[in-house]
Amino acid sequence: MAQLSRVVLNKFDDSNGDRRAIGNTILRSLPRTESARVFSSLEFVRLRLHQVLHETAEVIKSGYFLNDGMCSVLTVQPDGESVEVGLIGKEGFVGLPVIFGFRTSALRIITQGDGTAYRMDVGILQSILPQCPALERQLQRYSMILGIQSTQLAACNRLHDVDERLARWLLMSHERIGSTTLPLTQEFLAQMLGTRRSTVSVAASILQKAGMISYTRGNVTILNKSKLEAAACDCYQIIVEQKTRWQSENP
Amino acid sequence: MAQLSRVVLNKFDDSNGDRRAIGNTILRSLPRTESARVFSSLEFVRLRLHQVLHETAEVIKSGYFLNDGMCSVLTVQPDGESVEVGLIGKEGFVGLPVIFGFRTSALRIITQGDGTAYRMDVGILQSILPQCPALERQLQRYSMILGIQSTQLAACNRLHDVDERLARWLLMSHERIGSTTLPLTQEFLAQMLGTRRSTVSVAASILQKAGMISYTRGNVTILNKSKLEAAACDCYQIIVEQKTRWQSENP
DNA sequence: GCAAATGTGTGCGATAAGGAACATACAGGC
DNA sequence: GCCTGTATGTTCCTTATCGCACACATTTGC
Repeated sequence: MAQLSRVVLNKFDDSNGDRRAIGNTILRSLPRTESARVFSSLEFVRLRLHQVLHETAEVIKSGYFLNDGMCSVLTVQPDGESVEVGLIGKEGFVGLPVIFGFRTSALRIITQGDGTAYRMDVGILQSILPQCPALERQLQRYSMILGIQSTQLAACNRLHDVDERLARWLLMSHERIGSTTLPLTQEFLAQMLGTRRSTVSVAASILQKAGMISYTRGNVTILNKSKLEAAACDCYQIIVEQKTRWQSENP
Repeated sequence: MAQLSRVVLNKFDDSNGDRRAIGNTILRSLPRTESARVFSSLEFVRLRLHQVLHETAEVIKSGYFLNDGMCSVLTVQPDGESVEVGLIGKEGFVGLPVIFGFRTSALRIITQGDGTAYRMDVGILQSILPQCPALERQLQRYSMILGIQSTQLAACNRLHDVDERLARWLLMSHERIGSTTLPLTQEFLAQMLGTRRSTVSVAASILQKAGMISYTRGNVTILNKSKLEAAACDCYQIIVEQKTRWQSENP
């Protein structure tokens, strides 16, 4: 792995001369036989807060191997209401429909916080996939894992109360962002949880009064992770376990 | 297609001598180059009401190309509560994790009403997939379509009222079953909708009093489809449209 | 510094659904 | 026919959330 990283670093000297490590686990897992071809088609990009990578019903132009930071996968209703149905971090890829030959995205993919990614043009991706079976397999498997995650989130969103779901959401975000301070507004959280802003406000004050989080304008800080885990529904634990179990379940 | 069917029929004379038509659209779409190999590995099976084809966390032994009837895809929580996150009919396949190299099912797949399917042993499926690229592609694409459907259902289950969801559910079932009479108990519907039986009872009486359905012990009959469509949330229409749009969106 | 936009806390009546209980209705076995 | 288990209709109280409103705080642009 160390050697792979070194190869990669050499390939990603950018114009400023600084070197970037590969964070994306799919890219890191590629065998040497494929990495050269793949890496030469990637472009390093910075992602800013709340950037829409893919929009519902729009044609997908690029795929993104996330390196740092995270994205939310949202189902958007005609009336504008939305619900989060997935979280993508550096273990994942944005643009899955493309690898199955679809052109448009059914979902909105939006960044949470700043981050970085390796972007690949869809045309190039489609042309190199047949020659990169390991990459293709990894992407397909990730597609299934993300699908499983979305069904668990679906059940959670249906069955559990807002404060439990809020705690779960903060933990899942924390896990992917790395930081204990998350750039979030209540309005935004309401869109993630599929509820009203005022409901989020109530749920957040419960967590705040219990000393689990502190809340300032547009920022949430996790103060006590273990208490927050106790307040979250079991879904948090289930999703964490599923992720590891499925990633290790090899052919 | 007519010719293909004839080939198929010859292969599926069963011991009783009666001939069966292929209803599964994935099987019907296969080119002649693959159909012989695939069909020779299939076994015709009858499915009975509420048969569990795959259970959460259990190893998948067989895949099922549904021919007739339908299945529900359920997320089951540790406490036994469940929510339906997908519907599979003759357009689909049961056993998707296998085609990506996973061994276990994260979800429960249960039949709704009696039906028939072509069953294939997992070992055989895995061994013939590399030689049947058209089949593999079809299954992969179906996996994505089912994933999209599940996200739409997730949003619906979060955002809409029980009576709207019940109407939607009945319509979606009707569409796949073909019959206007559906074998359903309220307890069962509650598990599908992720709610209580008494809540289903109330919602069902609303629809019944409005003349949309009639309800007897374990059976629901759709009396007025267009009124039921008006009572359902938009999700019904959205899912129907998505299905056709995505199936037609070719590489 | 001020105005405007944005984010947050809070309250309150209305409503959907939870959660539990009980009576009734029907079906199948005997 | 009768008994028993299962399915359903209904009621009542509680709770979570909606839907809306408004005040207040903070940031941003000018």
